[in-house]
Amino acid sequence: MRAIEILYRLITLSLNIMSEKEIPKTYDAFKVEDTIYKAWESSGYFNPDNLKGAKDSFTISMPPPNATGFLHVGHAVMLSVQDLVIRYQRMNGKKALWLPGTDHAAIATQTAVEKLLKKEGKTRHDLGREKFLKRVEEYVENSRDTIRNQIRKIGSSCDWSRERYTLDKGLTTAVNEAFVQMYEDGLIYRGHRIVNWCPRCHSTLADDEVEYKPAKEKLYWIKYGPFTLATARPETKLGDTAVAVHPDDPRYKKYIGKKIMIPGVLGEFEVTVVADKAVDREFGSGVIKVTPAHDFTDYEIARRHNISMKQVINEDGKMMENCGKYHGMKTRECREAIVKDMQKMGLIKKIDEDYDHNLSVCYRCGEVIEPLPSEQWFIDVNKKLDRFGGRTIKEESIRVVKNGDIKIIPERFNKTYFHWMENLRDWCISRQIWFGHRIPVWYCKDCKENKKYKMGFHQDIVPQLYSGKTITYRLKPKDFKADDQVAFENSQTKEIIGYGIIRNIKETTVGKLPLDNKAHGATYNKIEELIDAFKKHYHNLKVSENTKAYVIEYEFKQGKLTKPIVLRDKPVCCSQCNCKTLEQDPDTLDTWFSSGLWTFSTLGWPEQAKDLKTFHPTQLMETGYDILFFWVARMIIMSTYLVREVPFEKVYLHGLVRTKSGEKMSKSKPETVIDPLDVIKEYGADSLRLSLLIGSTAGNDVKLYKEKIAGYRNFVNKLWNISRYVLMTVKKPELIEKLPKAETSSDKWILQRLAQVTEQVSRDLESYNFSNAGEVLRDFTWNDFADWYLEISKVEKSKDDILLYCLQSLLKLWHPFMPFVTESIWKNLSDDFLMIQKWSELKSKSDIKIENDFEIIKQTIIALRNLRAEHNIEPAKKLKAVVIAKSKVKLIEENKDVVLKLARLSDLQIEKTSKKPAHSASTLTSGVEIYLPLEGVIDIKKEQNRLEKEKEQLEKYIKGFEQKLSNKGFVENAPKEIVKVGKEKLLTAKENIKKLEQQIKDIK
RNA sequence: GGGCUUGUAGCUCAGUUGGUUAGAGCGCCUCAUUGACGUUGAGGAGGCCAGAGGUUCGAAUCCUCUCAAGCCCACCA
Repeated sequence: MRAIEILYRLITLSLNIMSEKEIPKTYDAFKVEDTIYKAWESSGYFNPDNLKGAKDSFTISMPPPNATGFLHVGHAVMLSVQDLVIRYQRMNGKKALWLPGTDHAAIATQTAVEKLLKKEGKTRHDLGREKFLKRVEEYVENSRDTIRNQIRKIGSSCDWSRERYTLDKGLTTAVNEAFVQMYEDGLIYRGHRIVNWCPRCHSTLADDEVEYKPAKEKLYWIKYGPFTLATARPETKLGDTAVAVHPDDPRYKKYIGKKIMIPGVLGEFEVTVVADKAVDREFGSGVIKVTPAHDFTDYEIARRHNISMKQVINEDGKMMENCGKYHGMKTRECREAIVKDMQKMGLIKKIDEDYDHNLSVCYRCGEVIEPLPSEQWFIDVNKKLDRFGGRTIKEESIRVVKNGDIKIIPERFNKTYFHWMENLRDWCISRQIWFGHRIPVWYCKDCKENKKYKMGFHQDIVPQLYSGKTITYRLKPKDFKADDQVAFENSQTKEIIGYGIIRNIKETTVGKLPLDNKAHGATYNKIEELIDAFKKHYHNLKVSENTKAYVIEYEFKQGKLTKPIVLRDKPVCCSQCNCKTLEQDPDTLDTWFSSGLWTFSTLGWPEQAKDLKTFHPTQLMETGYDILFFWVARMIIMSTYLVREVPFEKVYLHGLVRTKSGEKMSKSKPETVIDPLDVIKEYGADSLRLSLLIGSTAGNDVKLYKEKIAGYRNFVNKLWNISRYVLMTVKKPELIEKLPKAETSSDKWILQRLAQVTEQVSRDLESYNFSNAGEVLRDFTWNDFADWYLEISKVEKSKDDILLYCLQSLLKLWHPFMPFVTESIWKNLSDDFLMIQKWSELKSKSDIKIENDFEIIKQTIIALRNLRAEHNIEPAKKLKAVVIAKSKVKLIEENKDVVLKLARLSDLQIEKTSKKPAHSASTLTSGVEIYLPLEGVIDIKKEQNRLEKEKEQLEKYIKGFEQKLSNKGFVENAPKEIVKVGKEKLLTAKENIKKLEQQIKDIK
């Protein structure tokens, strides 16, 4: 670490020395970026604990990339935006924490390792669970550094000392704790239900992990007892247990409730005819066959009518033993075979080819999903919870967004979010893969063998969870707030007599009785009632009057209250039979279950860690809109439930990165993919960041292509050269503490503009308008500062302080956008890091005169340049010009040298009143008349035409205004200011047209 | 089927709560250039703001409809 710093100082030093002689003409990002990053990292300033004087915290949880992944442009966007925000907040005096990490990405990683094994001719089952997991861990460990270093490449100023991994110990504890709390609250349950099953991944999938693909399928019309009905999946006929019709359909009323024998390929079977509104009378024949085990709608129908289910497809996607001769066939094969057999029996009436159908496929591997019944763990999204005052997790998640605790940017995604939440079904959280967080539940072997299923929908095994043991931590009074969980301790015996939830500190404390595993909580509205309940519950415990006083005393007089956390241990024996033959549930949890805890599990939850208090809730969640549901919604569910806090205050959703023609970049089309690392190598990280930040707005896709990146590379180089010029021109490169004094019109103007731009940029960054901030800054840097002020500084000279002041301000303002080049220039001004400099709070004065004055000079110069260009006068030729300046004589005189130089004049004659030189090209600007006497040189005809054209335009303009001003409605209704300005403009325009007319006359 | 977004210069996009003659960058054209920068400078051309209707004194901006491009959700056998 030290060595790096020394190396860095050396480079800095050499840069400093160079600045006195020569700074390279071109900025070479490749040469400096890694060194600068190492210096930042070893400075310790990525860690907010080292930011002295910082007060409020500002936290961003980095969405964890897959531990085995590679950096792609999607990451590049997220890292650029987040780094921009965190750097701005750090400079703005916040205790800025950007917490990095990686995700174990259960299915994706396991699949990757299985592919490797396949090359060796093995499956995971050959290795066994333990060995396989070891193999996966090795694989992860080997590739995790790749993504870590790639994150660094882009300049991410995240706190690596706090880096987390979803499978590390603390996070696993958090997952277990979350599971147990949810189970105890009745929020997590186990059920034998129909789920989305991927036969290739050999696992369940959540509803939103299923994708739909349009496909042309065959639709079979089959004879079904007295009915004819259509199906796309005739093989499921083997699992039919009912037939459903619409309750009001007169055609089938007589069958409702009857049991009917249906002829089939394996002989007759019995179905019940039920009436259900889910049936569409208009579609097909208005009759559907019901296969509860292999179709979601059918499952619901069966449940409503208490119909049993018959599973015929197994977890390999093959027909089961109960399918007779079809046993062992894949569903597709079976479909063909069964159709043939049915045709032979005359059961097929007709077949529609090209039936438009949506195939449900696995979002990971693309395999067709088989819905099938399975014993799985679910989160009950409709369970009313005491914690939420009777609301469900769904309702609570909607509430925190509705009431503004969480703000989604852009706002339109609220609608999508609400819609998704409102329609959320129970979330299946168990996965049949090995890699991931194993479900913290044990079953007793003995009890399991005696398990009994009721109706196929319930089961009655009692799972053994991690059992709880309460330990306590001391709390400081300021840490105590409403909704905290607290333990009540007898002040004399020091014994914990219970814990509860504080609802309102000041007056009434509502507590919830606890408890131990068995007792269920109740809610009390007064502290006295709570104490009484304690007394009742703990028969043997003497609750002294002290205890009561103690709690109340705490609120006002700093008593001693403690807050419990529960450490979980594996259960030792079965709670039913006391035997010790326990085995853990073989399944693992959905990746999104642990990701849902990310904002707080990474900060130490479930312990009452200091970081959790300091940095949670986080301020910003920045991620792509494509994972609003997968992830963002789940974090909101988990955090509101487990921590009773929103996980973040704002959600900024960025768009997808597309190619220039708007195509999605996809691995399957390598030519569309831009590799951020290649870009960094060729153009530098700063250029990449700018191309992703400027021109992209929240929720909208951003197009990335070489020309764009090259454009920003040019800009980075421009800034480098601006700095190079300033550093080489000034007597001594140094930081300027105080706002320098402005002498000339241009000085006043540039400082005024700088202040305006600073304000605008701060405003934009605060309100997440990053693109606009960048654009405003670029315009100022390139146009105002480089093209005007620097050029003027060559004429007016001795502007060291202002040049340096502007430069240092620019570097600060640009730093969050392009940290590398700004930091490397900064080294010429100071030994401190730019990264931790204080953000500029320059305020602009509302002084219109400053702007107007300089505007006149600017316009005069531009007008002279135009005259030259229009008459094809070569730029090298120095000209004499006459300016009739009226009231602005003094101003023009003061800036005479500037005008001479920038307009390439040999002489400028400044007159107060009209005394037009003959044979001149002329123009008007800002109340100043400009003449370029060019006897014999200018083309009279051309000049005449030009003036006529100008006149025409002006006439049109005046006409428009006159119309407007003669309109009664406008004069009466428009704001006075608008009317007043309009009148003034009309007047000047009229004056100008008179002058034009005169000029046209004169020129003849 | 439901919902959302987008449509402004050849291309990529700005355009705040409606208010002068609609802006920028790139590209194009003309010219310049050894003194910070050719990864540059000066100037120019180029737009019925997708279309139609409406509200208004006034619409790129608000409302309705139409057309086009795209996205998300749901899903019926």
